[in-house]
Amino acid sequence: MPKIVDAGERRREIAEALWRLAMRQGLEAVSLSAVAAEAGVSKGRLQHYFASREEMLLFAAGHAADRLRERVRRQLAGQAAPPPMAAVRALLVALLPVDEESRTGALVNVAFFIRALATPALSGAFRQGSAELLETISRCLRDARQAGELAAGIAVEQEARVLLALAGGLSSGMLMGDTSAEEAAETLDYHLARLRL
Amino acid sequence: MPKIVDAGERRREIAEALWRLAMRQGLEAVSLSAVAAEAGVSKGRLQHYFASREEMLLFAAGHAADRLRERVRRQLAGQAAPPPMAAVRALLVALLPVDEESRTGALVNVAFFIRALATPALSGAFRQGSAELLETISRCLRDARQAGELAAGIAVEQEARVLLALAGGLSSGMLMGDTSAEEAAETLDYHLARLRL
DNA sequence: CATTTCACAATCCGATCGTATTGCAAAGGG
DNA sequence: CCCTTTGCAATACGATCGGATTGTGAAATG
Repeated sequence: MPKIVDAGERRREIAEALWRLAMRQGLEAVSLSAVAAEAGVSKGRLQHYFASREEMLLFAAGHAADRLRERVRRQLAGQAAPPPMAAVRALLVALLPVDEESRTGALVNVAFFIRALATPALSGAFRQGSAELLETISRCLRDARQAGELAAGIAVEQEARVLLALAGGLSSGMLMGDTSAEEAAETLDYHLARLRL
Repeated sequence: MPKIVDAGERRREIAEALWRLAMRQGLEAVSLSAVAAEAGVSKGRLQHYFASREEMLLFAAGHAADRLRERVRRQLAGQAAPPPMAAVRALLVALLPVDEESRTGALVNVAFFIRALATPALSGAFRQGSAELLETISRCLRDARQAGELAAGIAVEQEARVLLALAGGLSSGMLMGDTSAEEAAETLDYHLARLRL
């Protein structure tokens, strides 16, 4: 048998080149030749690892979702036994484009958003992702309630929706450049402070 | 002199056909021929009214922004002398994709978002739009404060940011289909209730 | 050492893209 | 009535697209 390469790794390399292109110029600019050039490989290689452009885009979106999940998990596992509201904050901050990696993730997310609206396979993944996030936020809020850190008027389910939407909206503002990371954190902390007793 | 037509009206017709295409298939699918077919006119007519595809896209984005501004204005002018917090609610609801027109607006907005990140002319318009909205929300909140409808812990500027981000996040959820109009209204009202005394 | 199989690279193909060019019908003003 | 100007339609053009096809070097098996 011939050369053995890690196909998953190669696909991921290609997907990340695709991200960089999508970030800079949008998904419209993601052609086979452009991705190949960005990755520094031949067009033939892309065709070897992906049956079509569509499959390549799908894989790139899935890979981005995996990375986001991993980032959230890392952020939550960061502190050993944090006060519950600190966990809520950490979780929400993980959703904001604060560094290079999360900015890439957020941009790729937005780039695929519209496409997802017309692509069942993608929209399912998006919906599942946000459902997972909503559940995680709810869980953290319930912990906070048990720890007595939550004000009386807070409804966990509703507040989780508010927080998820808030993080999404702040992300958009940050990507567009009309909100700095500091302002976003300030706004987030202002809101979180009002959840406490 | 020959036939006289309302050039602005023709451009708007074309822009709205472009929206319909962008909603269904994203901006990638917006080619001259596709827009011409959607509008039921010849490709030559598009070229007559727009110097390039780029200019056509720019005009379509601007036209969408105009419509949003007008919708917000209508919504605010709706009631003669509403209680200030009702004005805040009306304003935020105007940002949500609750009917066909606002859904179109929201979708077009998202479609142009990524493109705006790499297009100075567009990103300027986006930034100005959100600054205007932020100012309008702040003004409403100040009215509410003067009317004594606002709880003590509310900081007008910060809360305006929260509300704008919240509306943006809820819009995304509604577009993706994981939030119904009723759920979004519920979440919004839940949050607004916590702003009152 | 021959052979098979994988991992590409290179080239080709028809379709479609945005744009430029050309032609022409219709509608006032001279 | 002619002439100019506008509002398009039609077509031509080179570039680029996604995808198919073909060619080749390297490695493991027999």
